[in-house]
Amino acid sequence: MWKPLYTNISRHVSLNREDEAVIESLFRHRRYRKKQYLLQEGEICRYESFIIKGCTRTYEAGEKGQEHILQFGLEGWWVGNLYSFLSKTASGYNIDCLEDCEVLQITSTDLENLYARCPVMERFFRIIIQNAFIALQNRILNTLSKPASERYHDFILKYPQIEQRVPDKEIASYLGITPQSLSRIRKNYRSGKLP
Amino acid sequence: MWKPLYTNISRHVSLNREDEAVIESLFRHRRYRKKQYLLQEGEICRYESFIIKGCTRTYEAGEKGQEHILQFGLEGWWVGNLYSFLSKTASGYNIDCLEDCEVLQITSTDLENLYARCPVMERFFRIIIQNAFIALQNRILNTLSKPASERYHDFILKYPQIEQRVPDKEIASYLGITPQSLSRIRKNYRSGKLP
DNA sequence: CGAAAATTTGACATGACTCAACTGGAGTGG
DNA sequence: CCACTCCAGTTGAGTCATGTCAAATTTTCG
Repeated sequence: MWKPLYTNISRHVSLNREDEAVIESLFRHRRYRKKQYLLQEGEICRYESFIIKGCTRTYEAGEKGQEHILQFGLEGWWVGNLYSFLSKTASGYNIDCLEDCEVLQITSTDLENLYARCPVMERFFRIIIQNAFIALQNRILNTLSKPASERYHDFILKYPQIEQRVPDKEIASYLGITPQSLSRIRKNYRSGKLP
Repeated sequence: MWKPLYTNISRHVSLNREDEAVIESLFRHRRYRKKQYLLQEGEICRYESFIIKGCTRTYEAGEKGQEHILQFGLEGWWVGNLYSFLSKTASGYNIDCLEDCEVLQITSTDLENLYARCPVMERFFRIIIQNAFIALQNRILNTLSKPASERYHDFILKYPQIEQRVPDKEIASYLGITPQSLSRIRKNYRSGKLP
């Protein structure tokens, strides 16, 4: 159960046996069913979650039923609403499961605890957030500079696993276009022309 | 000269005299002229810069001369290309000055040094990046869910100082629209209708 | 199997882009 | 100080990408 988390952490910092003991005392294991919320708009985000198994979506719900996907989550990713988690204010968006999920969760109090007892984890989370930040910058530049068709092709190249597992309409939402537009882009693609 | 930096840092963590001494030994002060590059595409980003005075833009140059602005920088902001800085790879974008600037800079080696000698600074940068990350998430949601006119109004509400100091065409580039479109949005706005 | 959801398609509307021309102010040199 | 240039900003006309609405079709799943 702890293996995937340690693998993830060891990519950036080294843990010793005591660190692992602390981690095992502060994270809790939890399962969620497909469609179940990890976090619902209006709630305070109580946990940052590390995905061991399954697939999540983080999205904002518009007035007219539109959903805007901020992020997908797969095995080895961290999900949560950092702002709500840190400031203890109501979350402006939802996180739910596109598949049955298994996660490891930590509360903000325990995370502070973890930083105090394993300073190396402060570094770990700085690096994780740094990488997420860099990825978001690239996503913004993409959105600014490329047409939808190109953003879609970039997406399937970058996240082939996601393209396999989530419905097209979710991907359309992530790209900021309608499912109809995505369908037309795919049609053009299949018929040879890539524009 | 060090005052603005300390003010910025103290918003998140506490510094003692020794920390300040270390900081003063690791950062260097530097001036740049209007239009001068802090970082040019293809170079490795050698410094993270804290702006004491002036205004910068961080942007990617497209093939046909378009420029896509990722970020503005004003007094009290940090600018640099984090990815290039950390990975020591060529930067994909430029940073230059919209006004004469004064900055405090640190190299990546010295930043590692700083983390080692003042562990509290590791926490400080984690928090800074966390906040930047959260701001970017909001920007993405805005881009996905709102038309250009609304993004423009949000922008002038959120960054009135920037709207005062930078030309409209730069703001258009930040919003991902053409200067012509922005001009029309402003025209509608002045004539009473906000659409 | 049958209902619900996802995807596709068509017809039409619209927001934003491109290209081009015009305006007005800032800076420069005679 | 004036004439000139340069560049940001504005405006108009036509085009294109994407959205909207509605319906047909396929897939998923109980």
